[in-house]
Amino acid sequence: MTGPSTPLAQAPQDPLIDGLNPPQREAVLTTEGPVLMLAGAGTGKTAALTARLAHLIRARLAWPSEILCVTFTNKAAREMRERVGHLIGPAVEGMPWLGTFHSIAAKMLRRHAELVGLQSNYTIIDTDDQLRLLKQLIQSEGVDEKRFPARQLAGCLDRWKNRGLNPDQIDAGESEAYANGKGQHFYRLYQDRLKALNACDFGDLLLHMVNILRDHREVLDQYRQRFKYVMVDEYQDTNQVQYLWLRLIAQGRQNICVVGDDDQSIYSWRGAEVANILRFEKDFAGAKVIRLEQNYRSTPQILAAASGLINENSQRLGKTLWTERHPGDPVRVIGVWDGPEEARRVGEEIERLEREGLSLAQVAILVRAQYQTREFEDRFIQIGLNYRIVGGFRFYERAEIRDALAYLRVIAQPADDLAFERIYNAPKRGLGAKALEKLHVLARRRGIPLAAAALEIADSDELPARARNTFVALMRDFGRWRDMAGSDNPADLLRTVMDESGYTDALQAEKTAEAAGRLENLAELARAMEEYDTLGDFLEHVSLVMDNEAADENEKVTIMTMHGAKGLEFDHVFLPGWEEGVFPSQRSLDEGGLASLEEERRLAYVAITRARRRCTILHAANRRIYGQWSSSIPSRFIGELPAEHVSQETTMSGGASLWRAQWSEHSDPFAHVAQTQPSRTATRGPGWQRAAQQQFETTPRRVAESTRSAASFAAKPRTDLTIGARVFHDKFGYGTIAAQEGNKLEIDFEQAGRKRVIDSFVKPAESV
DNA sequence: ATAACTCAGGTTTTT
DNA sequence: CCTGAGTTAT
Repeated sequence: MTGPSTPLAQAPQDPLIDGLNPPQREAVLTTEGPVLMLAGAGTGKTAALTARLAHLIRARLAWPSEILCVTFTNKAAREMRERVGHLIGPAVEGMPWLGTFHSIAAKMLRRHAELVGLQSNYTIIDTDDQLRLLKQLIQSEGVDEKRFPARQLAGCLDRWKNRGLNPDQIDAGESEAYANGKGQHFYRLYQDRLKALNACDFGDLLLHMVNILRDHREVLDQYRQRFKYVMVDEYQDTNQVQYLWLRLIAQGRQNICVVGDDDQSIYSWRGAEVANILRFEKDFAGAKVIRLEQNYRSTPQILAAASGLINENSQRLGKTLWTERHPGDPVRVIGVWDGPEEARRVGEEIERLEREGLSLAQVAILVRAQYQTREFEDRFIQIGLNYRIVGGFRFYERAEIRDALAYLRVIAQPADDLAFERIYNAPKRGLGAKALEKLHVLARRRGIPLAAAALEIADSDELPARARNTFVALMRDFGRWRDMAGSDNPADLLRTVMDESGYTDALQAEKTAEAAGRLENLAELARAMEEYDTLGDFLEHVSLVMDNEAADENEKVTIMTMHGAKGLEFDHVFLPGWEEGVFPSQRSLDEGGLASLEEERRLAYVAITRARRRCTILHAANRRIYGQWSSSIPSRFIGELPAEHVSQETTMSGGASLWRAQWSEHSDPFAHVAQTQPSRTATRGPGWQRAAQQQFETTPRRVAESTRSAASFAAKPRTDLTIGARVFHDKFGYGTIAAQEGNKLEIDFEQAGRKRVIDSFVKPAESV
């Protein structure tokens, strides 16, 4: 592949190749045959993948439309499109097959929907719809939803679909996973119901396509013919069904290039199988394995600490990362007394960085679980430090957005009962549960969708005349909107629907800040629709592609989970909560044993390698979890960091007894807790007890500072805050104190409603 | 049909 | 401890 006539010959001045190191270059130029790119953290894997894609197109080895390039997230797909665009210009526009597994599968499925009993305008339902549907099925089968929650069933279905299993492939043992062996039965029912609704869930997108490719040779050949090259990002995250799908397509030409890092596999709990990357060489004989090991991100100290840690894992393909950067600072490990002190300490460190002129956008706090973000949020509000919490609600998960989409879905696809159920009485039209019930009966008897039944019920003597008329009027509206959908653009259609349905009026009538926000969201939805030509285009985009990128990343500290941080990097990274039970997570350990521990360790590896310049790990000796105080010992991962690359800020001496002695004499932070909670460990799982029995290994050096933190426990009511006083809160705005209990206040906020807050978070309104 | 109540459950999350 | 869902009371 490196002869004079190949593109390598033109390399010297080639911006596409010049910036790459030798292994990256090899990955780019090895276009034929299977390639496994093992790319460690920060080794420029995206650069290599992007360059390879650009190279294929530029060297005329394939047209853009002949390359299948799959990512996991929309963000990754977008970034790749953008970067390829920089390299080869607008030709990237013609890359219809660059996208996520789901969006590409959905696109294929539209073309072959009839082969699995769907129409090409099928609806993609989300987990919310799925859950509602399952609840209906569970109820109609007379199964107690309390004992066998729909969530559990949804979990089973998800796992089965991830593994590529169809209903008839569920054996008795698997079937046991739900309602004493009814798992398979419900899987069948659910699939039948989806088909009747002309709908499928996320898992179906891939499963249907695998079934189609497996059962219809001509379809498979068509895709094998089309895709001259296949590329896959984050291959360690692929699940079974994604793997089957890829293998079916790629085994024709064998030109498949996958990129991944087994050490960064942190999603096995949602079906990802590291085994896929481990057996790649077996499935694709003669695969060339290329290791990217030069790290461009972190300092040697950070890299060494992370490498030492991940070395504790047994199941690895093995890589040795190296870097040419300056040594930098060792990883800092800081022991603190409790959670609040941890937040204070991190806040202080960040303020210092800020004073040194560092941008807050380059600082991140990465936590194991979402609940840990709260203590930082509380603290940062108090000291006025700008932060943003990534994760949580998405735009299209909000109620008003889902309502609007439900209207559009009924317009686009009258058989979509789930959407109909959502909006038949939103806004309130005086139709209640009994009206829906009658409608269901009629629909089932006639074998028609709810929307059709709503029309027919007019001719029956079911329901009061008023309800029947309401249904008819609603269906007349829908008829009109459906006509519009053909001619008008989707954005205008939405605005019309929201106005004519009375939805907008209902929100305006509320006159609350919240309602105003909802109206604003709807306006934004309409704006987002402007760029789509058809309603169908938009609906697919919304269910698969729309995410709410937090727009402003300026001068704010980022607080997010370690999972969420994969693929990102920051100059300074803070990793709080490194305690047994928190990280590694007790729950994870209880459920998955050693395999889970290794996954937690990979997560630790991912977390540390996010840092470019400095990484600070914290652990607290005491933490309150679910309202219970509990002492904790440092995470085993701290002990696994190579000592020569770590600086400890708490000294190891004295042990727990000394620490306890310091405390029990004066202000026991548990004193007020102990009254109501006689046994601190009583509700803890076995792991917690185990952890609690072990001795502290660290003792704080600065006892004075710890004292200050504990002092906050013994809260004294403030005298300047009395009931009826007008106050200001950084997060909730202005409000009036409604009740006071110790240092806790109940405040009626003008915008946010009634909240309970700690008095130190508010100040008298006149002082603002 | 809203408000007050009880009760379980409480990692990680994309699509 | 706190939140959300589901249920009951007004």
